[in-house]
Amino acid sequence: MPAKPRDELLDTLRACRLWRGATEAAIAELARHARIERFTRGGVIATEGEQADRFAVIVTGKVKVLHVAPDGRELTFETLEATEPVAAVAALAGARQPASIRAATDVTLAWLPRASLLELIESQPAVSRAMIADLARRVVNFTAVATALSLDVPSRLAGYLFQRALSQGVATTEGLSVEIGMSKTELASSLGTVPETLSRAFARLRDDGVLEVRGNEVLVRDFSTLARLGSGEAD
Amino acid sequence: MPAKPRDELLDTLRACRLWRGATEAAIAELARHARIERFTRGGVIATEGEQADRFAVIVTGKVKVLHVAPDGRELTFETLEATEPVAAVAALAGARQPASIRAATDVTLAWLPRASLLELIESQPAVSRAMIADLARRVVNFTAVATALSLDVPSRLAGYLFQRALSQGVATTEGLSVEIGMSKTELASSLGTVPETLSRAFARLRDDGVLEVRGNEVLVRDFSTLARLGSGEAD
DNA sequence: CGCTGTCCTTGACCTTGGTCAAGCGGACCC
DNA sequence: GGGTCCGCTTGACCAAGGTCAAGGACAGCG
Repeated sequence: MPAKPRDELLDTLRACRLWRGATEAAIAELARHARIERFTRGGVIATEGEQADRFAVIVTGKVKVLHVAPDGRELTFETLEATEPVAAVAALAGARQPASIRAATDVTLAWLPRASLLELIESQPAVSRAMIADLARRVVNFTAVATALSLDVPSRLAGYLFQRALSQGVATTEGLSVEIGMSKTELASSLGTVPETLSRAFARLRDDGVLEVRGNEVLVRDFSTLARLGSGEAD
Repeated sequence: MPAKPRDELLDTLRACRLWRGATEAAIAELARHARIERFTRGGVIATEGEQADRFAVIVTGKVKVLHVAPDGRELTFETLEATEPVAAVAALAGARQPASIRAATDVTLAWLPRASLLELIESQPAVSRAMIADLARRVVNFTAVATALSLDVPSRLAGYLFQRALSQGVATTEGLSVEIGMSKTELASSLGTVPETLSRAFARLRDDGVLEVRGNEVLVRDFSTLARLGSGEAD
């Protein structure tokens, strides 16, 4: 049984890491300016290049931040979940959207005007600190994305699986098991490639004895090789 | 005739955009913790992966921020000049260096401890604002770098020349003239490729009638095609 | 039950771009 | 003058990976 919409909105805003440390009054003030909008799976939330005069917080569902290349291929930068901010960086910078945003599932968003964010920064010093830390982390992350693109696809896959093994890996009687957290088609897009090539990369790692593939679960056979490939050393 | 070292340091710190709006006292406090270090061209200032417990401001010279791929190829993310902060993002995030940093010319740096930066944020609200704006801009920029890597080399070159034409282009009797601001080898690295491929990309654009190459100067013949290619539309 | 759609895999092909090697012009230096 | 770097260009080659087409596995559905 879901909470009343108003409470759900307040809970979501309270949980958003962007203004961790803000007072309850400031959160309530934010909520007063929020406008709820729903999207169905695949819906276009924002398009690369449009002016960012507002941003959103995810109330329910997931969204993807992606770049659509001229030939239609897609590169997914990140997938965001409930309580995470959407398009906030562009709003802060007063810039155009550097990437497109689409609903990865059915989604409920709380739109907030850019001005609310700026006011919050002015009035709440703690918010500035949280925001600086968050932004700095994102810059570091994007650098990592860019450097990963200089590796070949099997290495990028190894890197993903390695990170995933660290955070989600489960030791079983058969070895270290890792669930890839999305469909392989989506994973391909996150890694900046297409399903066919991803499939070959899996086959390559399997044939080299690094792992075993079982549907959406991977058994890691040779963890150190996975780590070595993933951190960019040649094979 | 150069200013006395102490004055030069203060002038540099005052001009750094990261803490625009800070009081003179705060700047002087920063200067007290600064440690000057000199590097000759090519010197290694920081290496990818090392802990970032300090950052620097460039007093004189230029530095390059780059990623060295396992096979030795280099991708230059950005070239920084006097008064610009170096490695500040990693220091803010408390992260490891996401990229390597090298002296592009002979360089004088003023190293500052990470703690000084954090104190500055605490004590000077204006600094927080400047820093948030700066970081947000960088996130947007890095997104652009990542999306550019999904284009082919001629398009990336067209994009660079288009931006450069907007900011530095000079109308002459022969047409719009653009100086490429670095050696072609360096440009190749900035575009994530090698000199041979860059040379072919120039040849391609020349043969298609888009531009004329004269050493380090380029005459733009077909500005709209340059813009179209550079913004990612297929040719 | 088969039909259809979706996701994944595999094989054949071809484009992009990196590598290697050679050559060329300019700058600097005996 | 003649080296000899160094930056740039060009040609020949090759590997990575994207495209296209075909087929398999599996779910949902009439």
